[in-house]
Amino acid sequence: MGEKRSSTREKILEVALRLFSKKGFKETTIKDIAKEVGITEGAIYRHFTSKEEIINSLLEEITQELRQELFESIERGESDEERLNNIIDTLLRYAFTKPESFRFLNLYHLLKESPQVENLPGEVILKFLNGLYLKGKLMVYPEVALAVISGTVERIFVFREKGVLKSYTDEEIRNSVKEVAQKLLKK
Amino acid sequence: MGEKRSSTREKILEVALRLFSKKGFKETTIKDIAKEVGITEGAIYRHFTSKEEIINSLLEEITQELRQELFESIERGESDEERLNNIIDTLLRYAFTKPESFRFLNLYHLLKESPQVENLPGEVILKFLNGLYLKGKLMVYPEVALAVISGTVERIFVFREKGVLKSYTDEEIRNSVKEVAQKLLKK
Amino acid sequence: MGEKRSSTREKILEVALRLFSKKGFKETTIKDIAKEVGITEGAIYRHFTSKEEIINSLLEEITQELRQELFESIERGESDEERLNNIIDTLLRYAFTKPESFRFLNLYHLLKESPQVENLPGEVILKFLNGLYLKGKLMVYPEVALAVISGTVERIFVFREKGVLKSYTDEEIRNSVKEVAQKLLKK
Amino acid sequence: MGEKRSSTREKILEVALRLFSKKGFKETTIKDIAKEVGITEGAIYRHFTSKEEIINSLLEEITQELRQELFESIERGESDEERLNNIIDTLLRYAFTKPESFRFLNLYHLLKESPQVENLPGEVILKFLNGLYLKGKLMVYPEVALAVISGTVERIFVFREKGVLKSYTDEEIRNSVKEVAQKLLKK
DNA sequence: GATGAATGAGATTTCATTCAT
DNA sequence: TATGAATGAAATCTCATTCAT
Repeated sequence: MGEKRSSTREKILEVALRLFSKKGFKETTIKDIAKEVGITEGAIYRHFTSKEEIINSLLEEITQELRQELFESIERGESDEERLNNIIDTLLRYAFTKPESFRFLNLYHLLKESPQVENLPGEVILKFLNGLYLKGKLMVYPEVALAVISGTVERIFVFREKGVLKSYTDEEIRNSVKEVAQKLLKK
Repeated sequence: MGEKRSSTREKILEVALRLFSKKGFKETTIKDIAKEVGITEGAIYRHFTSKEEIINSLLEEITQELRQELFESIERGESDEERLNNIIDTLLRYAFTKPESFRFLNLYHLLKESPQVENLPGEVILKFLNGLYLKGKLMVYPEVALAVISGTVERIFVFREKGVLKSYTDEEIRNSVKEVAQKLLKK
Repeated sequence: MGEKRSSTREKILEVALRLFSKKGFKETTIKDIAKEVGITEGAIYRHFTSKEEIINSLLEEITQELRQELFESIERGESDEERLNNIIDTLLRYAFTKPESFRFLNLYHLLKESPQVENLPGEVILKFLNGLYLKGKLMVYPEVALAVISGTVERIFVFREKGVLKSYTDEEIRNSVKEVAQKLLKK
Repeated sequence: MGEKRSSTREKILEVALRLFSKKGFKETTIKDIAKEVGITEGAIYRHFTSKEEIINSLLEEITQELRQELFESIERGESDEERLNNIIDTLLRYAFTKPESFRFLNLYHLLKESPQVENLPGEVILKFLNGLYLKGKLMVYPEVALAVISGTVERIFVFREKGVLKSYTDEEIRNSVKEVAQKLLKK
């Protein structure tokens, strides 16, 4: 999502992501998107069959991207402690560097009944947590641990956007959250 | 919010809360509300000047209610550990018994730029956490602790609604979360 | 229209006149009127069967009042010159002292296809002008003379309300118009 | 305003002018306009952002047109007498050949607090009258003279539409009014 | 007479989507 | 591919009028 998009299709997704995450799905109109892309409404429908399809494309793209980053960050870890830290690190870095994508995910999952996409990022984390649980290394049920991790990250993101955390550096925030996360592990 | 509402105004609020929390603000129309209340659209406007006013009334009512419960639960605690547990308990019980109100709050704060109401429930908790922090009893920054608490509770709520937590009893869930929360305290 | 109105009916007419002349017919709602009178919408319908009836009552009342004043002012005159001056004087005094009534008449006649009332004030003037014309004392056709008189008075009223005439006293204005009117007479 | 309009935008203005001048602003709905143009309501909004914008476009167009004609008719005159006659002639010809435009102006200025347009036609006339007044050639204050001229023309227009003047030809009417107007000049 | 809730019709406006060019 | 006009459905809100109390 970071690279320059070349084709019109990519530009539409780029603009749509920005607008959806800023204003919401209903509040963002096809015309809004078209105008910012520099084309007309009708042209959008050359690239997507409906507004819903734009949303779903974004969901898929972002989901896949975050999933992949999480997967790799877990792979990279050499101990469970490190893997857990890597998860927190990845989530928060993603939220801080790609706030639009992160907000999109939050919006989508809060508003839509059931996501039109499989293999959510959370599942990657849950798989890791299930492993820990079976090894007896997790202080709480894996689903609860996932709630702690993903809920905390989401709320940290929101607080940071609202300026609630402006006294702390991003590094301090990340370390703080990691410290909490480590408490989920049994020693 | 639990008792039967008598007047039309109360019925409108009751129905609106249910629909807003199920479908979202934009997706819920005045006609939807009117139909469920059993009156016509125009009649709604005898009780509220706009859809926005319905939303704000609900926000105020729910905010005030949860705030009050939190406040009392903290007052009731005889030690910091107990107070923290009481907060978790109150939040989760509220979420589980008044899911519509709880979801309304989440929706509202994710979708609206700035809430049209003061004294958010979170502030009550933050005040308590700030106290702990000054006493050197908090493991992380108070705002981070708040993110952990409120984020976790919100995610627990969502998971539970989706059936992710159906293997566990509500009591098990609450105890699990309390256990995590206690880790925020320095011994 | 000047005296204190006692009954509710009179109060309704009084308020309606003020609001209609300030905001127009469509723009003034039954609720607006009721609120200023100090009763509720439903109560209005005890006194009038419809909004239209309020308008027609006012039209009749005002028409009759102005007609009567014009009639008497003509009767009072001892020469045609004086009678003509009396007409101008009456029209302008009426417009200046009862601007709401005067504006109501203008609004009504511009907006409604055909007035729901007979014996317009203009007819009293026209009868006088016809008399002059038959005596060969009128410089132009009587209908044209009526247009000059009533059109000028109306425009003077509008200009005065807009502040265009604020450099002149009401007396100066009246004398000016009389001077013009006298030119309609052949010497 | 006379030529055939080609584009939809022009057709909307044309129809709107006719309906507004016949029924008034509030009484004419977007649906009415759309129906006569032969499109749907929504289509109107591709050409104008609001009903108000249609009204303002018409006001601007008509104001500018009449202003221009007045300006040129004054320029054309070779004496003050001729210039004054030209003004009357222009106003009455405009009113008689473009009754919808003329009625629109009257309606607009009676109903709207302050016009959303500058350089009203009356200002062109007033400037001329001010010149006469400074030269000592005007029998009355220039604003009063303007009231006589514009009020008379407006009322002549209304009377003619109502059939009150049907015994006279348009030429007779124009000459009659010119004769009256000349009396405003000092000899 | 009065209240005030409710109706029902209609007004303005919005917008995803289609379609002729 | 792209344009941009148009559709058609729906949403919010308004308001004269009615009616049970």
